Amino acid sequence: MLDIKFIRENPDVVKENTANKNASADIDKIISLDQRRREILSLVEQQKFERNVNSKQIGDIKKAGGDASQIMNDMKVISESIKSMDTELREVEQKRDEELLKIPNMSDEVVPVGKNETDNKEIKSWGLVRDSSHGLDHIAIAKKLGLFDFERGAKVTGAGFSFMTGKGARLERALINYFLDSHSENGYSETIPPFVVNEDSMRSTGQLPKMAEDMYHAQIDNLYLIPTAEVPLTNLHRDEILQDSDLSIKLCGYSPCFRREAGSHGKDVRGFLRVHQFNKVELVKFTRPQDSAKELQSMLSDVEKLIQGLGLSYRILLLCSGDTSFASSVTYDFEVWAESEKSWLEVSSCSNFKDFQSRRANIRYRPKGKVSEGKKISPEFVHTLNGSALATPRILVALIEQYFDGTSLWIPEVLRKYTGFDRID
RNA sequence: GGAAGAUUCGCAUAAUUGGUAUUGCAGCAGUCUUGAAAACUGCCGGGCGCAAGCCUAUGGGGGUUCGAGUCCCUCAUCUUCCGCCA
Repeated sequence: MLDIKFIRENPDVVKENTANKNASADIDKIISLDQRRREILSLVEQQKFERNVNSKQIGDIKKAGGDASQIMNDMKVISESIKSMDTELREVEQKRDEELLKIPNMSDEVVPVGKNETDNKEIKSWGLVRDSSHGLDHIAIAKKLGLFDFERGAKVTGAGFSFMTGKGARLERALINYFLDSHSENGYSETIPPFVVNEDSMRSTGQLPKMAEDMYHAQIDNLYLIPTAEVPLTNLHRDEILQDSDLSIKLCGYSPCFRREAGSHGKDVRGFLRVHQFNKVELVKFTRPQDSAKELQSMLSDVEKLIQGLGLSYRILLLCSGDTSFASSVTYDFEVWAESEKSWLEVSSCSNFKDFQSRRANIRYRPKGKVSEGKKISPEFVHTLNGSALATPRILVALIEQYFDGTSLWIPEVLRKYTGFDRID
């Protein structure tokens, strides 16, 4: 959510940014609703002041044993008026916020303006982009080696769910351990969040109302299965005021992720390219505003080290305005090269949301600073960042295709202490 | 699932028959000091305002009332007990 004050003062900038992000929102409507809101607010506050003064007077009169019925009658009228104005105020606020939630975050100045993924800017690539020597894709290899069982996954649950079996399951667990251990070394605090969350949490990170169709929903308890650990991790500090000394907070968390992928049937559905349940380790940071740019860079290098450790070829993209998500100000994607698929697969997305999520989730901190002449320091919104580090399915696809030599799947060195074996055959 | 009790600032606490949220600790800024501690001064729930000041706030939502921490309804969470299940 953007600051209403900022919108009021820079309507044209907001309009242009909204268009560049392929979104639409009625900025003028918001401004006029906000103006109306402030008019009502000042009127109703005057009346409340009057009510408070008179109520106090009534108390004093009664305490002195006098008759206050005249004032009390007058007050009834004012109270009614306050009640109806409060109702109107709430209606106007609701309409304003409804529209306000449609405005995307302001793009960072480094973000190139563009329509879609073809306008993204490659800022780095590493490793060889080559074709596979064996010609088998990850599905064929996995079948041959018995790593996964897609058919029985479909029987037990449905399409898009699979069993990981034997050494395949072990490999999956090794990846997760490798990710988590690396993050702990880099100063992230390990967290295992709840895998289901309530409606408020989904709302504050922005999954609701827009993405309702894409989530699994347990109706009896009105709880949602998380599509990413970003949701519980960011909500961890919802409605809190943090201390300056607490920041930056760096969290890493493992969770399974559940996505209905409504409307995406027929697109990348083969094997592990697009599934309804997968494992991911997520990074989340809460920072002071002045630190967030630097923290995004360090997050990128934390993710990069993981991929390099696995020996996969990758590239880093700076997303253009049209491809950057609604809530993000600036996003970098990591893509790894899959030899048999002959394509780049997105394995991580690191974003700086600045104060967009924190305003919505009401996460603030108390800045350290000079207190001059008894003026208190107002809390400010923190900046939030998150990044996948990493999601396992597409890492597995690239890894299986690259490390298979025709008979054996060789395990990257960094994983061997977790798997306990050096190859699968 | 049922019963009883509880929820007030980061922590701890006070608030007559309903009369407008107290105090302590911690914290922050400053004075003093070579530096620190102590002591002292100011701030210390949130919002608006250049300011004076105003509004708001006692777990969430609603109600009664001129006025609600206090009375009523409802939901959430915690504690204890009972029941059920593993």
